[in-house]
Amino acid sequence: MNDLAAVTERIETVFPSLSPQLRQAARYVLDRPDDVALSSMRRVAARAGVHPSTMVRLAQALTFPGYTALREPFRQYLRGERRYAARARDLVARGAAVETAALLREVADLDVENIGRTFEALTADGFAAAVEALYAARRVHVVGLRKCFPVAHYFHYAYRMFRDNAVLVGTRGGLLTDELRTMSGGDAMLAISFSRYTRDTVKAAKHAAARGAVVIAITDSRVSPLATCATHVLVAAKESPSFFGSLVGALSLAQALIASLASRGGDDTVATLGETERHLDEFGTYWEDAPIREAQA
Amino acid sequence: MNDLAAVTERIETVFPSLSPQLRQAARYVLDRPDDVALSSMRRVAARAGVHPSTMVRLAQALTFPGYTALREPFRQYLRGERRYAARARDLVARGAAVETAALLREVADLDVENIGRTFEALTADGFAAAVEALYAARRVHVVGLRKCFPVAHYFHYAYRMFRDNAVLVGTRGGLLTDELRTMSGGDAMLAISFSRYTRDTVKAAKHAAARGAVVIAITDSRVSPLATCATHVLVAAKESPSFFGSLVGALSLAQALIASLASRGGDDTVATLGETERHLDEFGTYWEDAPIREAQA
DNA sequence: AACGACATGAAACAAACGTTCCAAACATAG
DNA sequence: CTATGTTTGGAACGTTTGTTTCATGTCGTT
Repeated sequence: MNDLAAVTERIETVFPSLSPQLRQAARYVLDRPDDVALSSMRRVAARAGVHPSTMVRLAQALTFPGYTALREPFRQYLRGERRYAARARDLVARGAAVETAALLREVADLDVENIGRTFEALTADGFAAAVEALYAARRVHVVGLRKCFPVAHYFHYAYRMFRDNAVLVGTRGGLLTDELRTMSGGDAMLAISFSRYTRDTVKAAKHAAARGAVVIAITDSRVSPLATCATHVLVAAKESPSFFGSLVGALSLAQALIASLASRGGDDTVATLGETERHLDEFGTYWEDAPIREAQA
Repeated sequence: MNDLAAVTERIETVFPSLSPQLRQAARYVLDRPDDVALSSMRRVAARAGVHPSTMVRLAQALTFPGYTALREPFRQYLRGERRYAARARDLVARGAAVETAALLREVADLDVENIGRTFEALTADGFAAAVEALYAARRVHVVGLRKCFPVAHYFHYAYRMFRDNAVLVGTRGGLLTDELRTMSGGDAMLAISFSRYTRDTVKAAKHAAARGAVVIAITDSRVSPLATCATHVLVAAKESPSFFGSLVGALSLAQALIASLASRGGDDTVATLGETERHLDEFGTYWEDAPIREAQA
């Protein structure tokens, strides 16, 4: 409960009981919170027209141990006020599971942050341009190997439910170059790769770019080897407590691409999706619940 | 024209001509601009995994006189950022992209909620028990078909990096029953399936349960056909604006399982991971950065 | 007028800061 | 192999930081 709102409220409460100098300091702090967050105490004091000591005294008057502590909430706020609060907080654990609970909390927090950061780094225009490129492409090649394969597979599978011009590269057991031989100008490639970039993915993307295809990259940095040869770059955050980067950001991006492509397609998409579903039903793909029977106690 | 955009652009331009350490520093700076603005250089350097001097060198490589000068635009950015739009940030869009922006916001919000709900529904004890079951198993069979395949593939791939007793079911082209014939008491199965449950996945899980194996299910409800035959049930939220449920919750769960299993394994895991990495390196799996070249004006 | 209580500013402090310099480690070319 | 030029980390530098200490100033009370 040490957020900015709590601090400003506390200042307002205490204000009447403050000395003139302290009031002047307090007033400035309320007035220019970003200055408090970003400048040194001495500078803030100077701008507030107050002696440095006064700032420390103000902090102590607010029951902070010192000015450094007072400033912290202001910095946290500027950091993005932790827009998305993870809700895995109330994981209660007994005995041996306390470590597990801590890990779970960390995973949840980081993945929430990953999604936040991923979509923050996005511009709607850039994303829309990537969607447009995919939509206009004659064929869409999807490349994602090793740990990025799940993302590639998801995209390909979902895409195939409403359009049939996608190719998932790298699953046929052959060399990538063989599968990419037919690429040309009107095509697009969605390439997915993260740090310790898989060589073949990068090579495939470079090949596609050389062939004149539009390359859309989902990667972890604007300066990744994949980004340098891509037309559209989508950066996904991948923070993780384990040895393996989190794929959640990348997957969420891929899902957004699919959602956007589907809505872009309009009624045709809806019709195709209906057909696909009916088709799967006919082949008995899905589980059917057993007939109703007495529920057991 | 010394704003953040200009600086990041400059970084991207110069990036190829930087040394490995400088690249790592540059990458972090691009990644976490708020951190640059709000933390001290030494802290930023530490978090970037780089020597303090390197940060100064990076600044100089960007033609700044020193790190202090490099940091200034980052601070200015954070000031201006907050003054105008509190939180709408970059997702403001012009013309045609305005719908896209709305969709992106929705996707981001829902996926954040998915993770929150997924981990909220978890008990640390239940999760720890599932981990224990996987850890103790003689062999681990992983089943996930269709849209759930990415999650299954992720788990199998990550698991294989530190243990070798996992089998990814359903990729060999044959019938599932063939692949599951050898299952028995000491085994475990991780089964993943969501509404419109794929018939084969459910059948596989039931088969495993009948054989006396421990079944861990990642599914969307405590009363899904998968849950009814599973020993441990992990429920994932899957809200999504599109026709396709979101896999983010399920994936995050799978990642948590991997993280937990890896830490459970202790030093052995660390050793195996090191070996695996070395092995992959030797085979030239990963992309190696191009040698440093002159940055273009 | 004299006192005590409090507010204020100056000066001094250690700690942390950004920065510089140097030597080892590394790679590259002859 | 040596010679040469980078790249890197360590140690020290002078500054600036937040903080503390103390002397001075101000006010209301008796």
